[in-house]
Amino acid sequence: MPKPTLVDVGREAGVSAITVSRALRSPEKVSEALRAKVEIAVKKLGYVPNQSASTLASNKSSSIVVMVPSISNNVFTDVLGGISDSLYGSRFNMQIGYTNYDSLEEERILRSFLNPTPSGVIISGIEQTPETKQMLENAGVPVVQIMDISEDPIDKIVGFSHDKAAETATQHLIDSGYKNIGFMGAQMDPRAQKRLAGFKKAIKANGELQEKSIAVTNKPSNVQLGGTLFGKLTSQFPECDAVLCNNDDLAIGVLFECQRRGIKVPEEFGICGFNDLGVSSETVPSVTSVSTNLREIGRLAGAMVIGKEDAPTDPIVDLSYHICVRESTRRS
Amino acid sequence: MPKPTLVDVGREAGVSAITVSRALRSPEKVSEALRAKVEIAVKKLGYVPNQSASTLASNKSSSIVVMVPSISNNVFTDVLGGISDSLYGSRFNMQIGYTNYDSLEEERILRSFLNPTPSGVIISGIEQTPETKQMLENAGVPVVQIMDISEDPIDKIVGFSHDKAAETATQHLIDSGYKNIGFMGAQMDPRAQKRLAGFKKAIKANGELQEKSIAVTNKPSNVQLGGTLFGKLTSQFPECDAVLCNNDDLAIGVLFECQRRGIKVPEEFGICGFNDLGVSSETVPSVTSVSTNLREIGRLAGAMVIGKEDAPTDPIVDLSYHICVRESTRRS
DNA sequence: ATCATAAATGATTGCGCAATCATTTTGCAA
DNA sequence: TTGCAAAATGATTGCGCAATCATTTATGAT
Repeated sequence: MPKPTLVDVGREAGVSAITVSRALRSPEKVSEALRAKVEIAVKKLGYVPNQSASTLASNKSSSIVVMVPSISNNVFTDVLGGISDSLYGSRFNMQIGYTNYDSLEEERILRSFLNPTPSGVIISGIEQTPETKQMLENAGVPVVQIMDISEDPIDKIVGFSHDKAAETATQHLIDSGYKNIGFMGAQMDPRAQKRLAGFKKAIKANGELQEKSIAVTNKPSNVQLGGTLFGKLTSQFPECDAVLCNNDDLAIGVLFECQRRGIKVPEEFGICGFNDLGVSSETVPSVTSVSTNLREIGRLAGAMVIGKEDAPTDPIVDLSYHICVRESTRRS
Repeated sequence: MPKPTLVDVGREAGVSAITVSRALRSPEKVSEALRAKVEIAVKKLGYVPNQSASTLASNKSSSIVVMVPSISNNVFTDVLGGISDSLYGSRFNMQIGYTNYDSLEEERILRSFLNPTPSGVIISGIEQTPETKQMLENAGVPVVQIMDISEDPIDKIVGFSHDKAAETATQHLIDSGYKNIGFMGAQMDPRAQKRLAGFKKAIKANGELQEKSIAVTNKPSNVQLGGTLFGKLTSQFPECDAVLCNNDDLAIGVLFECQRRGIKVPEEFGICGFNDLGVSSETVPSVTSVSTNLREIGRLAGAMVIGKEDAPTDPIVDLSYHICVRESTRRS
């Protein structure tokens, strides 16, 4: 038996197809009695709307397109979780695109996701290609950039300043009495570059920046890599006594490497992570990190893109950050 | 300017719309010259196919529906990564549904995702409702169950036996000389229940099972909870000298809690995790875990559902597991 | 009762594409 | 050349729904 359509439901309920459509989409526009009849018919036939037909007829899909660089990065799973929370129970569904940290891939995917026009777009970062920005502006739907902050968003933006966050974190290490602070980064995407810039700024404000104090790689971030980069950093910069890590994965990897080498944290070496991914607070010693409200970024972006009543009215939302000071930098 | 359609491309290229459609969908059926003309016209107009129209006309979408319990569980992000790898570059895209560990929610979501019919379905576990199974059988497309194993899949299945894995892991703890072994579990979904069953079986085979050796909760698994459950377990079962954890998160939480309490691992307490999520190998001491090929499960499921040439021919694929013995259980 | 107005419901049409069947062109053996 | 199959291309139609406009029915003031 073929899947029932609106016509079938209409026949069952003794009304026209378009009336059924209305009863389902805007129940306030039909009479109570009709709605009840339609509801019964829908249940009886097991009717499920055909999204494609609806999208084609209205030229508007009920998808919220979400563009993120990667699925395996905990940072983005947190954000996606927030968006998912926000959309739950609404009539919108998420369509996720993975750009693999590649702007052209992003443009390509987005182009296909924009036909037909979705109900909204959430996109990571502010470094889209000019073509991508143009496409998004022309789409005529809410666009929320996330993870970063800008005075001049495509439409709306929720995030925080990565360079300021890193600058503050670096200053915290300086204030904690560390003298030779290094920076360690993996997956050096534009936001990671900004964190590095913030680090450099803080160091320069307090003395001289040494190139050897920086160890970065474009490989994906993970705990093991933290240990590896620690080895690289301490061999090129032996006097190093603290490190700001681009991500908590690395920070935790550094902690474990210190434990393996018998280096005392925080006495001999200070560690500060980034994003406060949940494990940092549990390690022994616990690891200082920059908490960045990832889930909240997702939640707000979701609310803003579908125009929830509790969404912020300002198109620019700076969620800021705060340094969770823990044992790994508590020297005294 | 409105988005170009096949008709527009056809006009530009001097051919009919249907010919353009063919040139794009099955280029081997049209002449070389035509294909080139169409390609130029497509580029010039920036034509992007309208998925909805295509789906409606052919009554078949190019989506692969993937049903997973949760996005925030690392286990599933690994699996999703594998599926994503497998589908990359193909004409298929992923449509992800989050069931929140609820069979009825799963049924509801799936019902809406099956209209129009997708190109295939990947679904976690084997505990679908009868209605869900019926729907999937009727869909007439490849269905791959993942994460578990069964003699009687809906269509195909890729996974491993959770009870055997847990049984083997428990036996490993026994063989390592631990005498009072506990079990610790969070997010007690059906597969977690099977792991618990495997634990019980191994314990009973070597002596008597004590109810107090089990500490479980339905809360989502995380590192902090590992510490909490360790507290619960050791207070109800003080002679406990080793634990099998339902998930690596918990195992790592236990390790940290032992460090906080000054309990020596593995001498005084043995720890075995599950799923080998990547951090276990890096901690000090490193944590023994049951490696479960999560990414490979996803990769194979993707290959099987779209019928890649490198997909296994057998509909039942048992990927098994292996115990990664590390320092946390290496007593001697 | 009458009429004006609003509310409720219906008929028609087209969204962009692919399935189906029809037609034209090409290739090539006799 | 002729003929005929195969390849290439085209015309028509309908997928299921919602936008638009048309019609019917209910409501309520006079």
